[in-house]
Amino acid sequence: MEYNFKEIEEKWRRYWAANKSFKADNNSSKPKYYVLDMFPYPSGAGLHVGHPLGYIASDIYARYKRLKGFNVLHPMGYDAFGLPAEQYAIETGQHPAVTTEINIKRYREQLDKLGLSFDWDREVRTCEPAYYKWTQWCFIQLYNSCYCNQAQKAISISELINAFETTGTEGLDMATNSKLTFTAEEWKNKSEEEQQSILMDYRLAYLSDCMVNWCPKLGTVLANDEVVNGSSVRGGCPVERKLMRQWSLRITAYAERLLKGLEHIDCSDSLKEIQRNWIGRSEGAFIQFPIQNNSQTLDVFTTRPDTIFGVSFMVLCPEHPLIKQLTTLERKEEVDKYVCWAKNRCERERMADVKKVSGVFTGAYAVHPFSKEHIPVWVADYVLAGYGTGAIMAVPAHDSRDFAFARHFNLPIVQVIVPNGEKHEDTSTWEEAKDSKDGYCINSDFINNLPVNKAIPEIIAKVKSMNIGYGTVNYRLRDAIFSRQRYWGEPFPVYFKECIPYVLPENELPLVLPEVDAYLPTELGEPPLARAKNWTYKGFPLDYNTMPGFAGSNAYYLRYMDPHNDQAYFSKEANQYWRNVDLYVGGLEHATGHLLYSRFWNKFLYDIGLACEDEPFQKIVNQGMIQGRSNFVYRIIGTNTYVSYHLKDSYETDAIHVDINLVDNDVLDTDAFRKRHKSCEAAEFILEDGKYICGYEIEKMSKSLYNVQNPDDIVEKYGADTLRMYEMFLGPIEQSKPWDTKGIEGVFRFLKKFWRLYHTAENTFNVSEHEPVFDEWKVLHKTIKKIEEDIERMSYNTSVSTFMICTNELMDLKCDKKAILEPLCILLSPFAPHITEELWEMLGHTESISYAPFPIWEEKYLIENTYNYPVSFNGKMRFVMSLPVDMSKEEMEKSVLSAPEAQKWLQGNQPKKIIIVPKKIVNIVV
RNA sequence: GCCCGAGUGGCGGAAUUGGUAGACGCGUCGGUCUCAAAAACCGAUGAGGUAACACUCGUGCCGGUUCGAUCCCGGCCUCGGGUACCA
Repeated sequence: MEYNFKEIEEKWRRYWAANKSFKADNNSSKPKYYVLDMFPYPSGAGLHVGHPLGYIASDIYARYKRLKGFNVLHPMGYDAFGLPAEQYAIETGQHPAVTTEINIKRYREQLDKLGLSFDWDREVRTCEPAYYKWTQWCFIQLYNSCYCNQAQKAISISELINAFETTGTEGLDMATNSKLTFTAEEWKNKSEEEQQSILMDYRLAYLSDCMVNWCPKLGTVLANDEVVNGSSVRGGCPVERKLMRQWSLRITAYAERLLKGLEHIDCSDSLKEIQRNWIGRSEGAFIQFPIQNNSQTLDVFTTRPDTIFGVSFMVLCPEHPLIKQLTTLERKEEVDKYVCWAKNRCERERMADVKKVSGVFTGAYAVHPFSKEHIPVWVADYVLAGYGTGAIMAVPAHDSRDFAFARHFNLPIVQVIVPNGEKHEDTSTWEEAKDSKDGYCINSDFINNLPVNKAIPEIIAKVKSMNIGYGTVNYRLRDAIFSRQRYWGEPFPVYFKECIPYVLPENELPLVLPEVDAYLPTELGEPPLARAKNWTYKGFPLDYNTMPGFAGSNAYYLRYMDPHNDQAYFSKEANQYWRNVDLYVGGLEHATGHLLYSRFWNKFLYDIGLACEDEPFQKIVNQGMIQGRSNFVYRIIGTNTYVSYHLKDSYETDAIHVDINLVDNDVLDTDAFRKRHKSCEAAEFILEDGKYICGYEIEKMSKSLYNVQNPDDIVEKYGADTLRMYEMFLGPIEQSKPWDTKGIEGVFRFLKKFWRLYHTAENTFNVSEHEPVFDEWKVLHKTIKKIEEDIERMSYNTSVSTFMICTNELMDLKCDKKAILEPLCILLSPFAPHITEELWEMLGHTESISYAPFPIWEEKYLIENTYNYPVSFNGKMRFVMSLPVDMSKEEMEKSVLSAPEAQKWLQGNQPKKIIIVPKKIVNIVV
């Protein structure tokens, strides 16, 4: 029988499904191993060849761990809420649930064809009420919790109320956006409304008026990580700043833990770096500046308190609350005008002219806490409302933005730091600010001559003793805005009583997404849920917003542990057994969104005693992107004539994407091209050598670029085992690479060859019981060792080579011994599960190969008696000499020097030095 | 601009991190089998050089450390990713 991959793969797909071969049990004496893929959003385009890269890699690991005797949890599900289905619903009126269902079905068909060993009984879909019940439940827990900075963990809001009732705000250190202080008495005298509004500023899920990224075209608010360069990540629609009342999650409370936790995660430096930058920790000082003729103070955050004597002006952001109070009468009109202009600029506009300096003087002066000098207070949009205190002390000599501002408005520039190795200079000659982390202070009163690193603590101590400041840490990380003005998401389990929000009792969950007559905002501009009939709880209106796309993915890995539990998110026992994800495979594009949110969500569940591990993922691997290879045709402008690639420069042409299915090896099938589009029926071609050659470019793989390679086609032509091995053979999984099918034949040939190892020339199954010879044992054992090492470090491309080498060597040895071929079959099974199941059955086994024992390599077959030493002269390899491995250095030296080849290079000279590294190299210095 | 990562044959990549550069595969060329083709198998394949050896040069560029550098250090160039007035 020939290698008939179609029959074999179909047979084993059915077998695995019928026998639930990969069902993972929550009770097992085996050690656990949890392998997780980032679950996909089921888009209408289906899977392309890029998706399986990560799925195959993790599947190989999961299958390997099963062979190694682990109880492996390897689940899959769907991130099913999201914008595309809803946009489609708006266009067609089709309910997003229907579209989503169709897409999921297609995804499942495609995934099934790849031989992935998922436990499908644990499938979750974020859009199902039984699932999002727990997303809503978790929201309620967040709402009922606050964060204690002292304990560095979440505590119940009732504990906070307790504290308020006994001691007020005295001695509390909580994560909050409230600056209010009060005594227990004052607390008790507050109205319900006042109390609720204060508590809101402490909750981990809270409602507040905040500047949001508003996307008018999508009709919704977006989180920071959903906006890139002033446009939405999905759809590329423009985004503006807008003040809105929104739910947010207080992820900032966890900033320090999210940062520290990175040390314990096994992942790439780039992933850590991206997260570190996003969290953006900076140490500095909080300092209050008195204001002339005003009882208020101007609060600033600075990372360089040592430069405080160089302050020549203060700057407030346009949103700063003190602007109204501080602005003098004669400056009012101008300031109002500026503030109004600055606030109404959209994000894109602002980012476009970062270089342009703009600002306005308020007429007010702050008082320098040490020199008592009067410092003008300005308003400028280069100071951001969201960071620090929204106000800065400007030190133009040592900050490039302050410098540009000072130059533009002719403000004084005072040097206070002299960089090491430089001298005090006249600042009027400077062309830019002097960055000066290493230097000493001048013009700085009591810190003169101190180096920067000594001056900083000196100033912090001083302001602290004066009670006008303290050392502190600031983060760039913002709280996550959690409301979306969309339909296709989880409804908030929240109702409003006299405008005060209350969460639903837990036994009312899930709050099921209602039907609406259209998926559009109402005429009043309210979100789609406002269209739902009876969208109330006990007569009170329910929240019209829904949760964002990332809500459902925050803890899906925990739900997989116990996916059918309707009493709890997941049981304690299931969580105690599976603990957390051992290996998480997915794209690097989720580094700032999903990975940060889910780590935060998990830490919260850990704090409230639900999850038993602080970090959800032990090891994260980011697979690279598979890029598309687009083809182009060149149409002569204003005609219906297309000119071949190498001739196009003689004409004026437009490059047009052409469907890669019409192109083979960059040669266009012109007939097919004519048939494809009505407008191309009469197309004329200018050929070269009788062919139309297309141009190409490497781009993102996308439907719109006509460069999508579908895995189904490959499976149809070569089978899933070939596709699996080929995708791994392309190179290291973390690396991005363009998809190119040239080379796939080599892998297909290998599998055919592997099949032939177990068959005679006449294609009948043939495996002998004879005892293998030493060379055969040696080939097997060195292969086991190499494959095991490769899998452990996920270097699958080299594993594939190893299998090729092994097969070639066994072919040369004409090996047909069962003692060799049986373990080899197990070894290959994580990579090519179908063919190996078939051979395993032929070898006489009745159980699936998936749980066979991984072979163990033995040292005795790998021992080499001699080593082929490369002999170098002055570091240049000249000849190879075989010497016993146990030979002493002295003897080696003698043998090497007496070798005939050596004479030529010595030319009668005595060697100066001889370096011998056993089992590595011999180097002779002449 | 700032912060990461990467540059190796015609191509994908290997060399498990200081020790024989180019494994394995693709492609190309030549051969066997065949009436022919496909499939399969065998051989060659970094560049220069030679009849063939020999030899010389070669891991983005320049320099350094070392007996020895794709690997370590310093400077530059190119590409990919992150970020964007973060005080």
